Amino acid sequence: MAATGLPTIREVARLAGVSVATVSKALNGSGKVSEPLKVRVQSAAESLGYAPHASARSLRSGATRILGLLVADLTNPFFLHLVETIERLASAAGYSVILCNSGENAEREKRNLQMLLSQRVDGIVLMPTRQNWPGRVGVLSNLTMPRLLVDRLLDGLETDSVTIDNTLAGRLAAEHLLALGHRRVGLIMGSPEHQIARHRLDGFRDAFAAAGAPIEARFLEKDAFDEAAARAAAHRLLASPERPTAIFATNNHLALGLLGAIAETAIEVPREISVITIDDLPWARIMRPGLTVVMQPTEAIADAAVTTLLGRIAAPEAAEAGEHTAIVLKPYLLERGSTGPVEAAA
Amino acid sequence: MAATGLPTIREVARLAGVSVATVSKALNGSGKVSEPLKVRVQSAAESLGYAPHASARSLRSGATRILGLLVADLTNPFFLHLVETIERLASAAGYSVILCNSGENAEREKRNLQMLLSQRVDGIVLMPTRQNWPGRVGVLSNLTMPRLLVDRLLDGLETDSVTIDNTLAGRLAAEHLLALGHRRVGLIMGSPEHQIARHRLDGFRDAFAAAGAPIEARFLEKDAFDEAAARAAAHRLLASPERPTAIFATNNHLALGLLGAIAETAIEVPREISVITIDDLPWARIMRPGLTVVMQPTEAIADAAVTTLLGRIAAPEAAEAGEHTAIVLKPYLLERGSTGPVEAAA
DNA sequence: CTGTTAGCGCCTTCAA
DNA sequence: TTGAAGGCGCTAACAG
Repeated sequence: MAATGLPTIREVARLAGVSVATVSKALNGSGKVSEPLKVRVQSAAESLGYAPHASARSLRSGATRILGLLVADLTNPFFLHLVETIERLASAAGYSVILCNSGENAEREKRNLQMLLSQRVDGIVLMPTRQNWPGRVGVLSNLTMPRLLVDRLLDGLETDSVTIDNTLAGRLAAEHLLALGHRRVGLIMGSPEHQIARHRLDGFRDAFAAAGAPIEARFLEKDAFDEAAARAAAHRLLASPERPTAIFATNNHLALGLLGAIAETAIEVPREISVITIDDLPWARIMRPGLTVVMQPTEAIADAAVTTLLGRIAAPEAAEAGEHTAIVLKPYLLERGSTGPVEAAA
Repeated sequence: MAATGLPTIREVARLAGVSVATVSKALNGSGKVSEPLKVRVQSAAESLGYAPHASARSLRSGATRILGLLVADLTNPFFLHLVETIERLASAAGYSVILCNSGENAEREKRNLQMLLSQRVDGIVLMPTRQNWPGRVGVLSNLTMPRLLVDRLLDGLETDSVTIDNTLAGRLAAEHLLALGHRRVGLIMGSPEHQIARHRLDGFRDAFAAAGAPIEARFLEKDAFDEAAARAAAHRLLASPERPTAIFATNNHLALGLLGAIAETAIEVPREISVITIDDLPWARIMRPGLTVVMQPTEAIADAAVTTLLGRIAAPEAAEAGEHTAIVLKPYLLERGSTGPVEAAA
C-alpha cells in the first residue's frame, strides 16, 4: 500500500497472479493480453478499488492529460461561460482542467503560470490579464507546452489564438443605432490603450463618422474601468445638456454601471434613451425591457479553443515550425427591448 | 532534457556545480545549505528556467498540493461564486484547483471522482449532484483523501460539511412577508424530495402556519425543476382567482422563471405582487425594483470549507477517529424593492 | 555542510 | 503471450 492507503499496480498483479506488466497492458489495452487474463486482472483491480497513480503515469509517459485554464477575471460572466464550456469540452475529450484565476493581478498571473509549468499540463488556454508585466511575453514564450490565447492577443507573442472581431462588434452596435435614427450618442469604455476597448471604439466611431454623425468628444467617456466609474460616467452623460439619445457600453461590467445610473434617474428605456452593450448576460433577457446586446459567440469560441489546442497537443510539429492559427469569430446583434427609435426625445 | 524540453534538477546541479540533493535542499529550503551555494543554485535554476516537475515531486512526497472541486452545476451562480472564492483561498494557501463540473449528471460525477482519485488530490470539496446514483456513498467513503461536503449533505456519508440553515432561510422569507402584512402567498419550488428545497419549504410554511395563515395547497407549486417549469408555475399562480399577494421562489433558477412570467403580464412589482427568493444574483441589485433576497453567506461558506479541508489535510487523524465537523451557517435577509406592504391589491 | 543512493508507481522495451 | 528490468525527476536517508 502506498502512503495514501491506495493499492498499487503491484497489489493488483499479486491478486491476479500475474506480473505488473500484464496488469498495465490489460488495463490500458496496450500490448496483447489473453482474454481470460484480462478479465482476471480487471476484476482484481475492481475488487481492490485500484486507481492508477496519475503522477507516476505522467512521470513515465510525459503527459498529464490536464489542461491549464488561466483566466484574467472569473467574476466576468463572459469568462465564466467560457470556463464552463471549455471544461465540458475538455472533459469530454478525456482531459481534466486546472483552473487559475488571476483576478486581473499580474503577480497572481505570474505565479499561476509558474505553477502550470511545474504541473507540466499538456496545454494552456490563456485569457490574460489586461495589465502587462515585464517579462511576460518572455515567460509565455518559454512555456514549452502548446498554448492558446483566447479573447485578446499579446504583442510580441506568436501563438495560436481565438478572438472575436471587436471592430465589427462596435460597428454592429453603431449600425443598429443608426438604423433607429440615433445621431447623438454616447459611449462608455475603459482605457483606449486596451486593444479590445479600442477596437470596439473604432468600429463604433467609424460607423457614425461614415454616416455623417461623428461622435462628440464630450460624449466619449473613456477610462471607466469598473462598474462604479461607469456609473459616474453615465450620470455625466445623462445630465449633460442635449444628452445623447443612446448610450453604448463596451462591456458588461460597464453596462451594469450604466443601467444602475439610469435606474437612479427617472429616465425611461428605450423611450427616452436607448441602451446597447456587448456580451450577453444571464439577466439580460429577464430585464424589463430586455437588453439589446452584441453577442460574443461563446460556445464557438470555446469549441475553437479546445479543438485547436488539442490538435496542437496531438501534433505539435506545425507550431514548432512557426505556423500559427489565428481564428477570428464574428459577433452578432441580438435585438431586445432596450433600443428603440429616436422619438420626441430628440 | 526531459521530453518536454524542460530542464531537470540534474541540469541545474551540473550548471551550479553541485549535487542534485543540494539543489533540492537549496530550492526548497529544507536541510542546511550554505548561503553562497544557495545563491549559486538559485541563479542557475533561474537562468535555465527550471520548474520542478510536480508529478515527480508528488510521486516522491505523496502530496500533490492540488484540491479537487466537484461541482454539481456550474451554471448556477451560487456555485460559481463559491468556486471563485474557493479557488482564491486555495491559491493563497498554495494549493491549485482541479475543477470538475458534473452538470447534474450522475455519470459525469462518477467519472470525475475516479479522476480525482487517480490524480491523488490532497483533498476534495464536494458539491454533489441532486441525483443519487447507486454505490455513490460507497465510492465517496472509499476516497482516502480528506473530503468535505458543501451546500448539501448525503445520507449515509459521514464527513465534514459546510451548509446553511435552509429552514431558517425559508422562515426569514416568511417572516419578512408576514411583517409586510401578506397572508395569501404562493411558493415555487423543485421536488420536496430534495433536502434543500424541503427545508426551505418547511421553514416558510411553518412560519405562516404559526401566524395563523396556513398556505393554501393550490398556491404550493412543487416540482418546478427549471426555469421553464417555474415560469409555467408562476403563470398558474398569477392567473388564479384571488391570486397570492406575494410569491417565494426557493432558488435563483426558479426566480428567473418567476420574474420572466411576471414580465410577460402587466402586473406590477411590488405594488400588485411581492417577490422574494434565495441567493443573491449579480443582477438582483440593478433590477428595477431591486430583488429582495435571503442571502447565503457565500464567502463565509467558502472560507469555512477551505479552512476545514486544509485542516484535515494537515492533521487527518481526527477524521480517521470518526470525528467530523458539521458547520451550519446562517442566511440573512437583504431587503430591496421587490417586496412591499399589502395594499389595495389584497 | 555536501554528496551518494534508493526508491515513489508506472509503462515500455527486450527476452523468454 | 507473458515476465523482468530500467528509468522518468524528485526527495529523504544516510555517509562523508
